[in-house]
Amino acid sequence: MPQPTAIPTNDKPLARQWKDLDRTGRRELIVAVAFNMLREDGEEAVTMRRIAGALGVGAMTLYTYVDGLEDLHRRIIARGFDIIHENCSAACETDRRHEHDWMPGARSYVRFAIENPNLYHLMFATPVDPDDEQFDQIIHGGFAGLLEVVSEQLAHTGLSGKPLEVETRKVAGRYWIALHGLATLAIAGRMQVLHGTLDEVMEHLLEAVAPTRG
Amino acid sequence: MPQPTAIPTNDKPLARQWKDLDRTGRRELIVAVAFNMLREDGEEAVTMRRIAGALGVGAMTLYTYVDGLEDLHRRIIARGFDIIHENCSAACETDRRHEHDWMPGARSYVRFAIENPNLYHLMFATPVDPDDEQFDQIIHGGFAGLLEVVSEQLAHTGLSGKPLEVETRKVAGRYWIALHGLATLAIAGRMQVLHGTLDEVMEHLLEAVAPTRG
DNA sequence: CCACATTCCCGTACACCGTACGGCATGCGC
DNA sequence: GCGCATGCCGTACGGTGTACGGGAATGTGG
Repeated sequence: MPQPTAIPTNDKPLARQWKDLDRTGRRELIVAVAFNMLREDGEEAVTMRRIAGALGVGAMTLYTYVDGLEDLHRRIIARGFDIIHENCSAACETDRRHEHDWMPGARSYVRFAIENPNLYHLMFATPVDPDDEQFDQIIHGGFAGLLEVVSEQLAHTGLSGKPLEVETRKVAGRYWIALHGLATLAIAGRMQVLHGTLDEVMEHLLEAVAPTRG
Repeated sequence: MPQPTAIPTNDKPLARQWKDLDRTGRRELIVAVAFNMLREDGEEAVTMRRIAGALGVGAMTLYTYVDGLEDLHRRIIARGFDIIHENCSAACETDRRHEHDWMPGARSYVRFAIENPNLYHLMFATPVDPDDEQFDQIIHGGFAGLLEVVSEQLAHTGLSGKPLEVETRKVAGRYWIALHGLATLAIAGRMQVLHGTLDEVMEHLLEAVAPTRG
């Protein structure tokens, strides 16, 4: 598996294809380039000038399609939620088919975070501005989607009732809080303090946080 | 309680006292100013020029006492660990005296994070450079200290054996991972997705993660 | 008391950042 | 052919961290 997590890479033409794209196409190309820069070179490398340079375009041109750097960040975050949601859905699906085990889904989530630390950090550590309704919706939607996946997982493993029941949502919430804590610590390189491998710690954590295991 | 978390504020003289301080005293003053700027104005407000301005000193002077901005960040982080450690120790102490309840200690930890979001974020999201031995030691020491507090708490509440036993450390680890997940989500304003108040969510989380409750 | 060495301080400058402004070139309706 | 609208982006401004080197002050040997 050369590409561990399913993140689309469409790096063939890049600057070549700029000309024959319409407005939204160009915007998406900009976001895609910024997205890859973030994953590969870190957040502080995502620069208007660098993106423009990679696209063979003047820096100010980007402002025709995107409303500044913050807007670009929001779009990257939205894209990240789509991908992590897709990843986890797939992993949970295989969970369901095999045995009623939480580990594959959880492992997929944490793996995504570890393999895309800059993206994950941007997604979950960027504070929400309460006034920014659009951004709030992106975040809220992304989170709700993740919780949905966990809730469905809970329901399908027979550990809870219907996905929308209150108790199920609560369990899903704490399950995901725990995974998020583990993910952020792993990203920041703080896992060495805890004894044992990542898998061991994760297993021990899920034992406590998920109702029962099979 | 005007000052909710015990963070020292020594803002009386500031620039006045610069002159009659020795080398290490000046360095500590610089760190203290930067520390307060971080807490009050956010990370991107912590600027060499701004710190120097607040101290009535040229920007380049700071480099005589501190090895650049990253070094300053490290020193702030170290200070943050001292404070959070002290806070949680105190809270856990009162836990022990009253009843065997996890909540006060946990609440104190999360409250610290929520009231000092910029500081907490800097402390726990700054990635460790494996080559930087000094910084690694700061982080490692800070974490170990926190785990120690939790382990002692576990031992004193009679929920586990001696603090240093493997099982105790594992429980302390997962307890603290969960709290950290909760704290980071609360900081980033992502709690609205989960239904219920912070206290409810925290209680539900600790119920799962802490062995038993009294 | 003077001349020199050492230490501290910091003004200037450079490379980078996000982006406001305004001019240019192109295409389209008439 | 002309006038106008639109997309593109060069230039410039105010910010950042910090390398460099000069100046001031302080200590030190004669």
